[in-house]
Amino acid sequence: MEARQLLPINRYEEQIVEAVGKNRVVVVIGETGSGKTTQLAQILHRAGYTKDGIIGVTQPRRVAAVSVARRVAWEMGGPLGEEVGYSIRFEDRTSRATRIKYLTDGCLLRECLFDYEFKQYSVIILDEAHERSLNTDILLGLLKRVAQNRNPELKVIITSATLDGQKFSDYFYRCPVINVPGKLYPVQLLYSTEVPYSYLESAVETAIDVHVREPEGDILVFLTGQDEIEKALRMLEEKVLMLEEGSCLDVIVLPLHASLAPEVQARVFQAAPPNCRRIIVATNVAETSLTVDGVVYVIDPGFVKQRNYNPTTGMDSLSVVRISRVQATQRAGRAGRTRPGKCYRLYPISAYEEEFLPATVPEIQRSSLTGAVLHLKFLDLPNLDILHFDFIDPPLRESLEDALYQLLAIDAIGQDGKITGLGKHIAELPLEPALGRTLLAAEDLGCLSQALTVVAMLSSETIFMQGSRKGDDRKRSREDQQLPDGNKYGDHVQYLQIFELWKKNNFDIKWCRSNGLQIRSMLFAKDVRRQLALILTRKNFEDDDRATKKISTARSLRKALCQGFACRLAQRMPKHNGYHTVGNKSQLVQLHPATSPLLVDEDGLYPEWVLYHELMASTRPFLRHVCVVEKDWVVPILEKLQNINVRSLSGLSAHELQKDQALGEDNKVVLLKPSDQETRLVDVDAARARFLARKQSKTVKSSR
DNA sequence: GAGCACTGC
Repeated sequence: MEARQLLPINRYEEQIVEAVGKNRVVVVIGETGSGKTTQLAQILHRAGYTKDGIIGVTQPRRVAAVSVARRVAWEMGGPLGEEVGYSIRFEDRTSRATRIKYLTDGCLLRECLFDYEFKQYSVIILDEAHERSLNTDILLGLLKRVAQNRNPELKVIITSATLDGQKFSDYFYRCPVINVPGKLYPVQLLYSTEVPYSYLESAVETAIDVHVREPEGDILVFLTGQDEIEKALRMLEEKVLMLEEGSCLDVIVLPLHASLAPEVQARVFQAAPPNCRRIIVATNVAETSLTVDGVVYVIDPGFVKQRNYNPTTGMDSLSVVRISRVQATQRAGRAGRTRPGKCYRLYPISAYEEEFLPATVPEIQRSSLTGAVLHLKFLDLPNLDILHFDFIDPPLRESLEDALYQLLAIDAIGQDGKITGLGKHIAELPLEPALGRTLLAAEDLGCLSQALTVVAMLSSETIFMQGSRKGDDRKRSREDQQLPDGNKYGDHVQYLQIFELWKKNNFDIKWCRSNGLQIRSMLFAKDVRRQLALILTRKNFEDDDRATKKISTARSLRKALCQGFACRLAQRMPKHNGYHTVGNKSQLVQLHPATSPLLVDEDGLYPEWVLYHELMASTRPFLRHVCVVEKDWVVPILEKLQNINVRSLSGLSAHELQKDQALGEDNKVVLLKPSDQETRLVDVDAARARFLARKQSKTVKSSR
């Protein structure tokens, strides 16, 4: 009770209740520490909004939904799951008594498939809308329609942490905006005078400098990826050893990124021992998802690794790009949570003002929209024209067309643009449409059990621990050796075999550990599989134990995958280059473990001309640098490429590429992975030399 | 000589 009174938002209770009473949509801007996430729902609950419906509060992340629900249940003095509950994938802790429900935005989106007017809700609060997740953006569009036409009783509240409130207000016909001040301490911004030659080195030097000169308080360094973090850790440790003993505080250097094992991550949440300073080197997780306490100094090189989707090729790319001004502000704010702090920006203020984008490009403008479009089609909204749907930031037209095209290719929509029966079935599955289509095809082909396993494994992040990746026999660790390799049928069959083997070992966690498998990912895959099996068959498929080494199963599996990825195959088959004559789509199989597709022929080989077209298609608009996987056939392809500056990328990390003058703003790096064998960056020049040498020796031999 | 930021159904 006491805690509640202290929160800034409670001083605005009357104003909020009044605004919500008079308007269908209200925007609430509340900085960190304002209490909006825990208090808004309670305020409206007290104002009587839970009498004829429930209050739904969306969160972009599962952990947030759970922890906030727990907190609010405690504040309201009841057990979790009754008056206050939460709902996330795999876990629904709500009951008939629930009046306030915290849920992930993805969960609300899924609910609306079956209740597109949000009838059970009297209020929907879209929290953290400034993060602009794909799901939030779609919900914004849907809620705008619903609040306007269908359900005038529904109240919608959008909350945002930045001054982006005006944009949301404008979108909702200039609805009122309520500003709630936060509880952040001032953060002093310090800019570099020039762009550093290497932001990594500069970050390390700055960290040491701060450590030596500044009073106690932890240091948070933002870098772009695991690789960089590890490099920085090594450099930091070296430099720390060189410091004179007793001249300054002790120091602990810690990494923080999402693929770290949970127990390693946990170290970041333990406070530093007395007389000791922590230097935490983190990716973007520390910007939004995880809050590290005790940070007083932030070092911000101004870069982030961002995923981009290219609708003309259907390919994803990851690239290191400048952060936006909003992100820079967010990062700096991390220094002012416990007391006044400092943020060292490793770029000049002129760069910040002139070169940084004001806000991050929203996810909806850099992802595949296949799933989103199918979702909207499923709702069967009257007068819905996808190409003119009222998004707050409309995606590229190409991206929408790409989505429609792909849906057409997997028979999810018909020529008339309407969703088909198959499409409805696909939409009900919590998967990207290609994988959903694969499952339905597998059902027909009699390999559903196997496909369920493969799809579940594909939905999980990589199952291999760092450093123990499969495929490379030369350096496969001893424990690893027992793991199946897919019998040359590629990753999918390998995943299947590994899962089956795990099952034979009674899903033993220790078995995963001793085989170098990520326990988290394996358990997740098992959960996903169970869920999918329930949706598809209302049966638990765990007992189905068909032989998986049979070639026929492998064949039908690949056929099923083919059906699912037909879109991408078809899409990137130009009509008059002879490509179509190579075979119908069942002869080409997509074998990539992640979502980016690559093509493989019947023998699991990757035809040169396919790669050629891949590269041409993907690079035409913007690429000058290409990362390739080492394969002998790469070299002749590279030689054929024109207007592409292929150079050695071996051993260069992202930041080194970035500092290289040749890699300008419009350059992107694409990592191609044929996925059946080794995956790595390659020194193109060396590969070329090796290839030519081998070719020469071969011709010599054959001529003898 | 070896990776892939971060979410979510």
